[in-house]
Amino acid sequence: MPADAIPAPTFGRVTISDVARAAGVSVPTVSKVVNGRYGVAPATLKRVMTVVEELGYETSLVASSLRRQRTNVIGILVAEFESFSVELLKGASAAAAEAGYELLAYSGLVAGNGSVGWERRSLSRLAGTLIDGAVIVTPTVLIPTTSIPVVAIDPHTGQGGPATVDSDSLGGSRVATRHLIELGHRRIAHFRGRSDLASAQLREAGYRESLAEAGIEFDPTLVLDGGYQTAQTAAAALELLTRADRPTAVFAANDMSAIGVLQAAHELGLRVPEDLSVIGFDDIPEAARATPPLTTMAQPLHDIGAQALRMLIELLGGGDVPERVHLPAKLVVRGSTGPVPGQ
Amino acid sequence: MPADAIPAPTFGRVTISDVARAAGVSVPTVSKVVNGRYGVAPATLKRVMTVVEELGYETSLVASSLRRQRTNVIGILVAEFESFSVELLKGASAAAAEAGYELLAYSGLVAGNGSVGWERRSLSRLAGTLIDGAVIVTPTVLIPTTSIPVVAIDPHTGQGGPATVDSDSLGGSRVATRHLIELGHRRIAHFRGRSDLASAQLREAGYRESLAEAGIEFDPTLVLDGGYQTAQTAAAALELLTRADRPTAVFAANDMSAIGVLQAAHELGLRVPEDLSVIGFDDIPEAARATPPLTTMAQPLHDIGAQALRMLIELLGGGDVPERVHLPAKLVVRGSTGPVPGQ
DNA sequence: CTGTTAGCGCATTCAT
DNA sequence: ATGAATGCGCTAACAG
Repeated sequence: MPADAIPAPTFGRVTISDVARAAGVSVPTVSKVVNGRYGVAPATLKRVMTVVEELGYETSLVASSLRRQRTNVIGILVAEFESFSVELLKGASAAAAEAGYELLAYSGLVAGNGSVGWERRSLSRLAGTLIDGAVIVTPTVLIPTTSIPVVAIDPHTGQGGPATVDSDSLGGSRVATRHLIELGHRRIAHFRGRSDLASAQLREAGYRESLAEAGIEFDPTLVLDGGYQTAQTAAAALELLTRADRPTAVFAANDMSAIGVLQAAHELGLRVPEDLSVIGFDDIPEAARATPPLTTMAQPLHDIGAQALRMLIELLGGGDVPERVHLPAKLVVRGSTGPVPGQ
Repeated sequence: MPADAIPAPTFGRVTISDVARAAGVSVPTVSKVVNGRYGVAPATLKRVMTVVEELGYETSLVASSLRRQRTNVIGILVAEFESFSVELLKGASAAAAEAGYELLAYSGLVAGNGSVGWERRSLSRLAGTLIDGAVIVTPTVLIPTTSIPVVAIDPHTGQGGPATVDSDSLGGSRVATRHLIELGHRRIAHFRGRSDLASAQLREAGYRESLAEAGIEFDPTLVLDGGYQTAQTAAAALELLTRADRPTAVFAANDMSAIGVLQAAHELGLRVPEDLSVIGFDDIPEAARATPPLTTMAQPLHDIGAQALRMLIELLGGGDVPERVHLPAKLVVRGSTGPVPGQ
């Protein structure tokens, strides 16, 4: 470490004027150097570069974004960083790095109430200045026409709105239900997801279609709300599984719910899959780690994240993208499903 | 949808002046209303609020952060969103939500070369304005004294610098190596991690200590560089495992490396754990999904992320925090380790 | 109670 | 080739 290398800046962050002062030039000159604009004498250029190096100056994303139109930063807006959103993030990160974009994942404060509208708030706070475009994960309300391109992942129900990417919830849930039917189950319960998301409605529809296809009469008392959440599902499952006519199998709308069912079964002393088969949807990391490992419909979460990002980049370049992209879901059989008890 | 509800704003983002114009007041007045300051007539307040609602206005994070000193946003700086960083993120997110902070996870562009210095660049770009404090994940260079509080997770080697959180790499690697020794192994190889990270050096040290403790002579040809990466480790393992005197067990410095060893073994037709035992470190989600499921030293990644965030919040409040926090690592035995062949 | 003035850090005219 | 002036959206301090 050199003895007296760096003339300590005022204190705190090094700003462009610190550099200008130290190099004996004006602020605009430094700006030109840093941004590689023409019109700077070689000697000046070199001197400024040296000072920039010494002081460790980097342009403030905030300040420059306020002036410039593009920041080269893409935003991913989530309600919360949990298993699902974070898997998408990994895929998006790879795609962003490949395309030379920086990634800013943002989780705003969810308002006390039903957390509805977080996506609008987050988008408003970041759009127009900080980020060039946004990927929004499971938006629950209609995204208003915005100043920046937006791609949604697994969005709310309803048409219109931005381009979306998701997996084939309808087909996937048909396969999931059929898997249980093929194991001999006929009393199959379903835990619905969040009713404000299209995926939840499609998964229930697929469940009903597969039942119908197999000639199994639909029993409305076997369909309960799980809200895509472990705790809520566990509570409801406790009640369901103590009924005299309890089901022999459960199709949960996502893995978090399925894990809730597993918890309830464990609490009641029911063995899975001997006494009860359980299948989920998503294949988040927790699915493989559950006891027993969860059979589930795997969504290609990495690919979905990457695809959404690539579409956004296409939009940023002025290109066109398909309105709806559905990626296939795949059955992954693990240890939580088996033949009907007593067969 | 009401017919002619909203007077379309100029176009693009709705700014504070759009609101001011529509409400017939000055810009600062809107600012006061939005920020809940006193000194606004009830009638004006109501009118402004209505317009804000109609136009869907939200203050720009960028602009307000430039003026204000605190943004209520905490930054998490990572080189890339991958399994490790993303697990930390989940824990941090929970802690942030609990404390009422918003989270901004940022992955800048890694410079072409060795990606050294990304943390300094990211920090400079965000600090001072956008974020109140930062958690930096596996920084590889010394973080200069900055204007904002910083906590590092699993940092580079060397002293000084910000407060850090990590898990007990030394003790953990002792346990890992001992596990292999107890299974009867004596020829145990080690894949080192990135030499610029303290955790990698400690893991190698623990390995050597456990060997010494068991009276096993240290063989330098059994220690190779894996760089914490799957591909690099797989390539090196291919060579190692075709030697005549190949080891019967491998301790990889992290799970990504261990998975590389698994790949190489598979490619060579070696059965795990019958022909070769493999143990990793971290317990990222991929560990449980590997074939066979990977025995590993589990780091409490959620807790580490949450702990770092809580320490940062303490610092933001002007409090003191310990210089170094080590959380325990725990042996998780899965299917990739077994007794020595032929015992 | 409200509007005017100033300035956060930077990039962009336009002069010189 | 360089510097002075201007404004991005917003808020703090003051003036009216």
